[in-house]
Amino acid sequence: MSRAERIRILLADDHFIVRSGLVALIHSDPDLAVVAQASDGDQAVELFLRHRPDVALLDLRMPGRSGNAAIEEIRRQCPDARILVLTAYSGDEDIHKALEAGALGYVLKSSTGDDLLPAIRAVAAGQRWIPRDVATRLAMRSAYEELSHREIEVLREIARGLANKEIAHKLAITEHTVKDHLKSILGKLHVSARTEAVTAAVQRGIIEL
Amino acid sequence: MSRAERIRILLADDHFIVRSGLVALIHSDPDLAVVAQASDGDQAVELFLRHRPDVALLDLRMPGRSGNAAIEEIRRQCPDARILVLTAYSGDEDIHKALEAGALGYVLKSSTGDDLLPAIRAVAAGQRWIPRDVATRLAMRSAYEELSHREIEVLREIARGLANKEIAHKLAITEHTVKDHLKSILGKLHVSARTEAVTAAVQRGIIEL
DNA sequence: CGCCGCATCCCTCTTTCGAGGGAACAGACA
DNA sequence: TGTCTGTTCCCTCGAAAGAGGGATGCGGCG
Repeated sequence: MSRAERIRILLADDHFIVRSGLVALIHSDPDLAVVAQASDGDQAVELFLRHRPDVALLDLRMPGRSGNAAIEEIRRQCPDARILVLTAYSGDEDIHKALEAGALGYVLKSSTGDDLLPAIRAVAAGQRWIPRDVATRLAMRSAYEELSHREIEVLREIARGLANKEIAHKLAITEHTVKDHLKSILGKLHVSARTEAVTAAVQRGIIEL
Repeated sequence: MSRAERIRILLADDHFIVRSGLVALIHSDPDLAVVAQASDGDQAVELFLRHRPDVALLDLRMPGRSGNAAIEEIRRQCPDARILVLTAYSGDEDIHKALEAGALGYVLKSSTGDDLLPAIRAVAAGQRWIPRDVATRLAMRSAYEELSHREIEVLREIARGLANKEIAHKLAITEHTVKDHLKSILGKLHVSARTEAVTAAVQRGIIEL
């Protein structure tokens, strides 16, 4: 990419209004140009591969294929892809997963142009861009152990209000095992009751309702 | 308001990007003009009273005074105020409260210009504007009894993971009473376990995490 | 005035939770 | 190879939850 050329941007957000705002904001800078817009994850992947933009600006919460799945797919097909995540804050889990999947930067939807435009330029240049407060929160996050797949599965059923016995039946394991998973969950999340485990997990973005 | 004059609009949303999108969208229609922008509830009230716009376009989720509180205050000081709520869907409780507080219309943030501009015109003309699917959901909602103030208070503590005994101590009532409230909560929400009560209440917007 | 909803209190009873142990086996990893 | 983690199973036991009753004041509303 030559310095003289404009930075070509792909937008992906399911809200038309947000896309409009981004277009207005980005076009206020003559060095930047929006070359494509997607309204869901699948479209984002497709348009990325077709246009090969310098930066992809992705929301994580989208219908169809989630933002994170889209990031993984794009990076799989195009390992050099430069992706900047733009989303409303909703727990650290999503952010962490997005960065793990290969996103280079992260900005909050509450950002103004003064925050967003430098982030776009930085990511277009291949640099990382993480706001300081987000970076520190992610560092703190590592204090919590990650839940295993099975534990998350159990937690999801707990959130739905099922008793241990019902969960046991549904997952085809004994009630004892369900209790053991619950013990692990409570320990890892540093909580003492199943209800608290659910709210803590929702707040951290581990499960959704 | 004369028909020949432009419809004067107040925007209130905490996301700069969303405000930009709305401005771009609204200015694409020569009959509409944004006369003021607020980024929180208090500012929305202040700017409404100063500019007396024909329509106020408010988000419900805002820092400081909530969108609903802002609606109430505006309607208290100016009963003719025409307010259109624009928000991401997050349970029916907020929508219901907003309409009760005096909002004339409601549109989802996922709307396109084709949905939003007619809504603005309708509300500016003093007409109600509720999408059909929202209206039917609100009608269904009445099948659920409303929780009393005390019950919501108890439910909030349950969500935080407190045991009945702890809740009793915190609210200065006996554990028996807590259980009685819980019984009412379970009955009204049509659920059978405290954990399920929490998730159901969160989904309906009765409590937040 | 009586009725109803709310909040408060009390009881018993069975089931479920959650903490405390121990143990087996598979796969990953050094 | 040994070790570690995840998953599964097992046990006991006290505390908590939830269903079932009944009862008292207090306020609003017809």
